[in-house]
Amino acid sequence: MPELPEVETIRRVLAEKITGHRIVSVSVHHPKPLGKQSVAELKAGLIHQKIQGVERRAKFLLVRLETGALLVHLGMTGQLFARTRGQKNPPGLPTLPDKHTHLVLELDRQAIVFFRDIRRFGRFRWLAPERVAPYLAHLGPEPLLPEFTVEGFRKALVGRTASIKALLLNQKIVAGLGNIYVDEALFRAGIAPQTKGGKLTTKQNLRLHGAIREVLREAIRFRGTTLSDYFDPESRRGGFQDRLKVYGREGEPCVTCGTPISKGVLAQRGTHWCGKCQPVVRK
DNA sequence: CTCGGCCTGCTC
DNA sequence: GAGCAGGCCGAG
Repeated sequence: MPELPEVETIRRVLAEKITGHRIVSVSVHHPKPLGKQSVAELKAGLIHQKIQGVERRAKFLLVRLETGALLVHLGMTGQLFARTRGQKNPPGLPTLPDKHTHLVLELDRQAIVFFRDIRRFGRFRWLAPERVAPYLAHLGPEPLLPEFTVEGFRKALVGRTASIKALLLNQKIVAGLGNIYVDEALFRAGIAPQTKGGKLTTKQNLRLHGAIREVLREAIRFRGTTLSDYFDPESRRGGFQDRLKVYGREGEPCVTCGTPISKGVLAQRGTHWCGKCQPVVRK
């Protein structure tokens, strides 16, 4: 569910609310998100630790501790909520903790953090200091940092026969895009999602690089996209859903040319595009 | 590189 | 009951 803009929004809100607090108690209600880590190891890593800050790498969140970090990935339906003890539950949202709440962190000064994940595709675990970098080493460049260059992007696509849609979902090529923002970036760049990665022209490559950065920046500015499950740690919805140009707009007129938006399946994911603004070119 | 699997809940 | 959903991983 959450892609880079949503995770970045969560990071900002969470950092503001929990930095400087100390973890007082840890309770795990479902061990699946821990993977191979034991509940005991998680608890030992977190307990009594003071939170130094919250960072993001691709769609991962890193809650930095005095020693090591709590790593969180939200998968499709993961949510993080920061509340104060006794805080009234926002209307329309479940009372926490509910049956989908898998981790509860009680902090000092009455703060509480809940990790909730209906489908349980998400994960959380404690990482020792020396394991943080290796854990994230498989990820490609951060699209909003200077390390994401046009030249590097071009090289990553050379000779690739998979569709550009599949390649943009690959976190090793560029880190942080998901199904929504891939479709939106390809629309903005005027490139059909079916295009083979290695077939992009120099010009398309440049446009796509720019479009990726632009759509992500804009989506962060609007605090992400809420289709159904996404809420920030203060239970607020995002605002970018009203600005999507192709995602979820099958059959509706293209904002540029009026042609009905197409939908198909590519890289096993629902894919949306404008057949006229994103012509399939072969070269 | 592509596919199936992991999960639950919602909409046909 | 089937199909679909914002992600990722491992198998072949």
